[in-house]
Amino acid sequence: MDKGWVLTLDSDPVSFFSNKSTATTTPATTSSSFNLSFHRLNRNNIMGDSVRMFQFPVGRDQEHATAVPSSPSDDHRVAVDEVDFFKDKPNRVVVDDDSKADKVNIKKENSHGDHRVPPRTSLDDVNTGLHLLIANTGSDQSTVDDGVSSDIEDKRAKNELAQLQVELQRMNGENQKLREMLSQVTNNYSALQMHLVALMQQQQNRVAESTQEHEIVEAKSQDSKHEVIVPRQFMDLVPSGTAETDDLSNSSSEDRTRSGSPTNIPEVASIKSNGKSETAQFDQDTNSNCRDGKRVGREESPESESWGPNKVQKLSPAKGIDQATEATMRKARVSVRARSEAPMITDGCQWRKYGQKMAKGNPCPRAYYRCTMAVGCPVRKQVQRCAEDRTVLITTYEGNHNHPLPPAAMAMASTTTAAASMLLSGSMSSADGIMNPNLLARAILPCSSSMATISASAPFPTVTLDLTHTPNPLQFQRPPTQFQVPFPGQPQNFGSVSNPQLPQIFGQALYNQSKFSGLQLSQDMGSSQLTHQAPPPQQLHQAQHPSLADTVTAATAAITSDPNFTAALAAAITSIIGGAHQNGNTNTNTTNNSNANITTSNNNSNHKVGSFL
DNA sequence: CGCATTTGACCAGCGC
DNA sequence: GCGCTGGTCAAATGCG
Repeated sequence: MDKGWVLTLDSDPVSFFSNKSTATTTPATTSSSFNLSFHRLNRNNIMGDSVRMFQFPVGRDQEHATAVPSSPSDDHRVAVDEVDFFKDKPNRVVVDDDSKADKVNIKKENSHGDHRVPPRTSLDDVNTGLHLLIANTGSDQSTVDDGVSSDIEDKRAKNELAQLQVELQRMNGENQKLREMLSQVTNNYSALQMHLVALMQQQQNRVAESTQEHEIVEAKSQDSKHEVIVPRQFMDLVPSGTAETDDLSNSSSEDRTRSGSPTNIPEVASIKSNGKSETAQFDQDTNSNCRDGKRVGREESPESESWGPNKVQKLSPAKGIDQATEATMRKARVSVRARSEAPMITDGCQWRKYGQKMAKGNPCPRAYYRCTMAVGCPVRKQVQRCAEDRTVLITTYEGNHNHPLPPAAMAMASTTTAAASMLLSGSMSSADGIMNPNLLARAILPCSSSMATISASAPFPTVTLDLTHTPNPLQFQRPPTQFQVPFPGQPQNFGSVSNPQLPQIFGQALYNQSKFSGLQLSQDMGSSQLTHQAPPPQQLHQAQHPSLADTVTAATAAITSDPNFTAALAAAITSIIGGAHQNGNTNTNTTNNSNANITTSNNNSNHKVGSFL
């Protein structure tokens, strides 16, 4: 709620004040200003006005949100108790006067209701939300300060509540719109993908004269060079990567097909090159489980056991991932390098330290953590400081959460999951390394230009997001005590973000951007996130005037923050990558300016496959 | 007392 | 086969 208000307040201070001052005589300037002022009015009204007022606004707001012009009659109603409106004025006595003025404003706005809000596109709504969010605080305070009489307070509370409800409804509406858009996009994508596959298949048939329906990928790889020689490991991994959203049917190994079944060590054994180790791993885990079922975050075995039967995964994006998939997914790692004085970054998840080792060549010990948010969650992470630069904290994530995540953790989890999926998929299609990395990097951090390194070096393919690189250092200078997460060239929210924890930064960005889109306010975002990640107003300040590119990027990030979308995204990217693999095409159309250099390495030899700005 | 952390021991993979 | 290293286990310990 606060957000919403914040948003509204922020919208356009200037216009607001102007309205206020010129209340009666000055017509609202722009639609946007109108909008803002309107919201503000509502809010203010809340304070001084009776509930009835709000009833009206509510409906209106929604309509408003939907770009439905209001009828004059409505305007009329609004005019009714607008008195307290700007009660924010210091003098209580004066309230009436102010109220008059405010009333006038309200009337104006309402009366202008017809034109006050031109039909808006969803994007417009989004923008509005963003702005609103940002600017709010200052004005908000001013208004709030005044409440003197309990009566008025009560009314205010009611009004505010009503207002919030209105806002909530509006947000829901927007959210729904966006969801629809998303689903539509997804559908379109699917259609296109299918079409593409069909075309490719036809082409394959023509060229090779052999129809390999399923094997399109292989055919593709054959067409392109052998360079593709991909470690079996990765080949196997690929399915797993896609497994999150896609059917396992694609998997090369039959073993994988068995999804959802309880722990199956034999499945694990099916894993290729690493099969041995994995098998051993699982065996060990299993044994350990048998040994002590006490521990919470045990190994995969327990989880798998719990997963299979319980289908806990239903909540996780990796629904239906079988043990093998899990194992493979677990291999994929996402490493985040960021400057931090803190011993560990806070990513919204609960971690339990289960080990610490001195790594070779690094005086700093490496700490091992496992996710304890759910029993059997396979996600683990390693935290270690960079030997060269102790200020750099390297956090390596491994595995996918098998449980619902709090909003605060969603961003990082989504990031790691998507990265892992893409990495696995990308590894398979090494032929088009350039493209995959791009997709990967951009998908991971659509808004950032941080360094993204894909390392397929054994034993585990790893995506490294190097947030310590600062192409534009000036933009990201921060106190050493703070978590430094330079998102070079990051035009949007990141630029101003100073959250202490890196993961939160991810989340923050997504969160802010999501706000931008107005999606999460009502539904997706839990209160925890709201409180947890809500940045200081000043931090958001820079985001007040996002450019179009920023807007697009922000929207992308916001969408990405949606768990559902994450799954879709993973599938989409995986498919794209797979398709690219087949095509050898590069499919990069994201909006961000990325400085990320992407490197891939196989067999411990790194070679830069592509870079982009 | 329960939980989380610490820390030495154990295991497996890999290179020589 | 041996040693090194990474990763994990689990008893011991500390903390609230």
